[in-house]
Amino acid sequence: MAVGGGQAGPGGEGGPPLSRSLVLDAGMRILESEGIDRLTIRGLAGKLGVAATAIYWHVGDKQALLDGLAERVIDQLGDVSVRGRDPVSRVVSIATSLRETLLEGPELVALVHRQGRTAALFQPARRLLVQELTAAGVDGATIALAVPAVLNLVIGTVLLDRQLERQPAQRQTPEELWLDDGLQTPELLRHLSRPVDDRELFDYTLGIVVRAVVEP
Amino acid sequence: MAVGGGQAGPGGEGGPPLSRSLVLDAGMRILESEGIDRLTIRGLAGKLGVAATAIYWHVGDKQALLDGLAERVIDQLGDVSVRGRDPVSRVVSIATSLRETLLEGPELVALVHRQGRTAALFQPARRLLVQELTAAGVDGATIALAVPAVLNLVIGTVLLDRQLERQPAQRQTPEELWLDDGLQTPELLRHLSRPVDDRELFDYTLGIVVRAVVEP
DNA sequence: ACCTGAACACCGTTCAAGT
DNA sequence: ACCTGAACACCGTTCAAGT
Repeated sequence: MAVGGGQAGPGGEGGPPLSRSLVLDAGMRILESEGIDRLTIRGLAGKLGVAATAIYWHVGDKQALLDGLAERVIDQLGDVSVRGRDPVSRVVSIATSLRETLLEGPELVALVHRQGRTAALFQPARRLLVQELTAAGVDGATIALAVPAVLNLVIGTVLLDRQLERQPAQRQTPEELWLDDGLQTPELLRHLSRPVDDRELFDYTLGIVVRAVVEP
Repeated sequence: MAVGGGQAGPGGEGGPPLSRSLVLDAGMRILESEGIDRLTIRGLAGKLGVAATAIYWHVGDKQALLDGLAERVIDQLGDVSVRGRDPVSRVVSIATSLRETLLEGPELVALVHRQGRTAALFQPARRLLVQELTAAGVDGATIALAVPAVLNLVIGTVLLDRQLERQPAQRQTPEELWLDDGLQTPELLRHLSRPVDDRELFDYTLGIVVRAVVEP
């Protein structure tokens, strides 16, 4: 029943021998393409041409697998860029680039969140924010509050964004939501009915917070 | 093998006949006490003294069960109170009371979020916020941005709070996190090392946003 | 050291069958 | 109308056994 090669590695495909790193690679691919619900030990093993128990040898049980994948996401998605000259626009650029990176892989962010590693994911951005606010002359007590405030903003909008994507369909039209209130003017109703642009909302709130911190 | 009563209802316990409402009641109890991972159709049926397939008759499959439970949470956790005289403190009180209600059942909030019903959960608060900001003379375009900004703040801090609870232990002490940066003063390091109080952080950010909206 | 196969204890779900 | 039991196709995990 054995394939001819003898040492040809698992699955008869002749690739390199299985390793923790290769298992995590394959897990990452499943995670991105099929989502976390479809990431199973057995399916992962199948894709690698190996018995399910081989996974246990290289990475441990499912919890350890998810931890390993979260660690990869942290290394891969944590990087942020800084642009601009004045402190306000530099801080804004950090938060914006972090948000955009995270929005590229909402499934990956959800995994990190589930594993309780969000703090680690944010650490590079946190460092940069502290650096910029220090350079801008903001005092320590304010920095200690302002940095998590900005990061909260990012995670909040990213998690909600993900939600809106999955929401299959509006159950009520925006107008219906407000109709029976009575006290709204037509002008207000018009504004409330237009769906809010997520990017615009983020920029709006971020601008308020950063300006309040840097230019008190 | 049958119990003596004949029409004594399922499970031989003699209670009222099974209904959709009773199934959801039991599901709610499991959800709050054991968490969403332990909420299974079979376990639920077992607790009701009934075959697993009976659940399907009354509420449908697992997706329908979770939807039904989310709807209950929305009805039960959506209510908010308004306090204070001036517009700023009234708006702040709405956001604060919503946050505190949600923090009482983080598992329940997580379920609503998973089912994509966060918007419905927030609807009562949204209504009140629009009402208060209108009374405060804020224009429609600003209201349309400010209301979701405040709600984003709430959901962001609630979801992160939940995260911190589950995080088993700090992997690094706060000091270690910053040690190799060099550019921090001891005073800044002291502020960064103290863990941020969630409530203080929320009040801080909320205050900034609400004041910027109401007193521009 | 690395991997397989069988086995166990769970899931959700369907369906024919009972009353 | 309401409920059961058996069955199917999945899970994660353990463990003895192979090379």
